[in-house]
Amino acid sequence: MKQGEVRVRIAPSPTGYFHIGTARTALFNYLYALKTGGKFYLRIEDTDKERSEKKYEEDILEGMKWLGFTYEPEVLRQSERGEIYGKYVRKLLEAKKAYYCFCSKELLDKEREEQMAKKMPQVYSGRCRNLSEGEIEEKFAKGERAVVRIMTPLMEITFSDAIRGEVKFDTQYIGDFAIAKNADGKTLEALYHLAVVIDDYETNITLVIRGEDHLANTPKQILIQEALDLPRPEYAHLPLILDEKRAKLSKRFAATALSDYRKEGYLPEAMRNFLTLLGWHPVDDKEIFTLEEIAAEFTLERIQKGGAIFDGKKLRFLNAHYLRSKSDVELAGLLEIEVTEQNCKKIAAVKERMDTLSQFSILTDFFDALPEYPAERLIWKKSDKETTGKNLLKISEIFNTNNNFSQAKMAIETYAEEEGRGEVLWPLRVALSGKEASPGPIEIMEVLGLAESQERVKKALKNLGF
RNA sequence: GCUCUCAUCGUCUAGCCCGGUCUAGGACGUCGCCCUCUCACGGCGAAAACAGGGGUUCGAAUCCCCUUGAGAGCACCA
Repeated sequence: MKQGEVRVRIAPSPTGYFHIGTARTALFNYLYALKTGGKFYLRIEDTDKERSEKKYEEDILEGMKWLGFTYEPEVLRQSERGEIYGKYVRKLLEAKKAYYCFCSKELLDKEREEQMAKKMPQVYSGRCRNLSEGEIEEKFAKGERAVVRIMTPLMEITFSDAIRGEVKFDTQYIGDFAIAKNADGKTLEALYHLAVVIDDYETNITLVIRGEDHLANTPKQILIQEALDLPRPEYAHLPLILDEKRAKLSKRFAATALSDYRKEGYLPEAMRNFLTLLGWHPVDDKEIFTLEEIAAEFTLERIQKGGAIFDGKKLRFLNAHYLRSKSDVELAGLLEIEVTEQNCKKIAAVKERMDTLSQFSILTDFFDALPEYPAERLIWKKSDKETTGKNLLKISEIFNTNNNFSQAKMAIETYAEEEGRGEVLWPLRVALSGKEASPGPIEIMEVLGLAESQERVKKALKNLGF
């Protein structure tokens, strides 16, 4: 490792779809790597075999790609590193810095309840600390399984967090926590804290940027580092993303999955911009920026300490903004529709009216099929049935006598100026769209073509009784 | 319950470290006006916050303490 080289990582566990909070943690890590010229790693934390699933891992990979976060090609999977973890656990066991514990889950639960009742901190009693070699052998021989606990010395652990400053923990409130499970004397399965420490060490991670929910985990991981005589990385704990009730956004809710936003038609640039603003702010009042612009200015110091409520309205605003900045051809690609002249005209007509891609079909449905609508809708608020009919008749006549679009357009515009724009344009627009709200009539005509437009105007006249 | 963390408009936040320039700035949202055939876009404008109480100081959103509130962690999950 080069001296002073920055190495950060994102370490999601594939026990659910790529969470919006994980995406933001990834973003801040990525931003930091970009800013410092450091390396960004992805690590899959799938030590929990029961809950980890391949489809979730794939979702995470896809999400990273969608967001445009590139990472180093070496992706660690904890499920493949059991032997390495075992080596370290054994080292701890041999050094008497960790021990086997055979306490049953029931016993542990009971102890915890008692401690709770007595208003005591919930920590393991240390009962199995002094089990003799013989006793341990015997239990294993009988087929008993154990967990491995680290022997926690009584001390104060102080670490400096890049966002929160100095944080202190007293280890008496931590106790001997488990670092491995299912030990039968020969094999064992490493648990989260151990795996994290080992992996961060072996990949030379220099700065751990993660969610605030890990703040209280940090002293435990430091304890493992010290027992193993490993260097301590720096830490930066990000505030959490909250729901409207100010509780942590949970994976249990579908709307927290990044892929849901992608499916709904949000753009990655909008998502990145939004997630950045959720806890970080530049020096000036600028709020819309590219990844490169943010990275250039990004500093951990400007990260907010308090949790931020996820504001879907602002996300929509940002998305609408980015949607409008796209060209018609780009949008056709995003919408996965053919780049035809027709489609581009449709896109141009509704572009500034949609805030997610998924609205496109709703906004443009009337092009393909004129919806049923009440005849009264054709009458402008300041007008009446007679005038409306007269104007529609005139438009129909214009369609008959002009066989190219620009001629027809000019004739209609001239007529509208003479008769009053609302008197002409409103009924025409409703005749063409059937809707209260839609793009302008000329825009619609352009997509529909003269023949179809004439059809729809005739239909309107019929509905009105002309 | 124990431990830790946090606290400016409804929401995201600027300002706080280095007290006065803060009658507290911006953005989303809301409301109004303009533009306008409708909706949207765009433009202009309005309402809207320093959690409370004590200090320190000539002076506090900014520094200190307490209270209150909120959140997270306390697994043989990650």
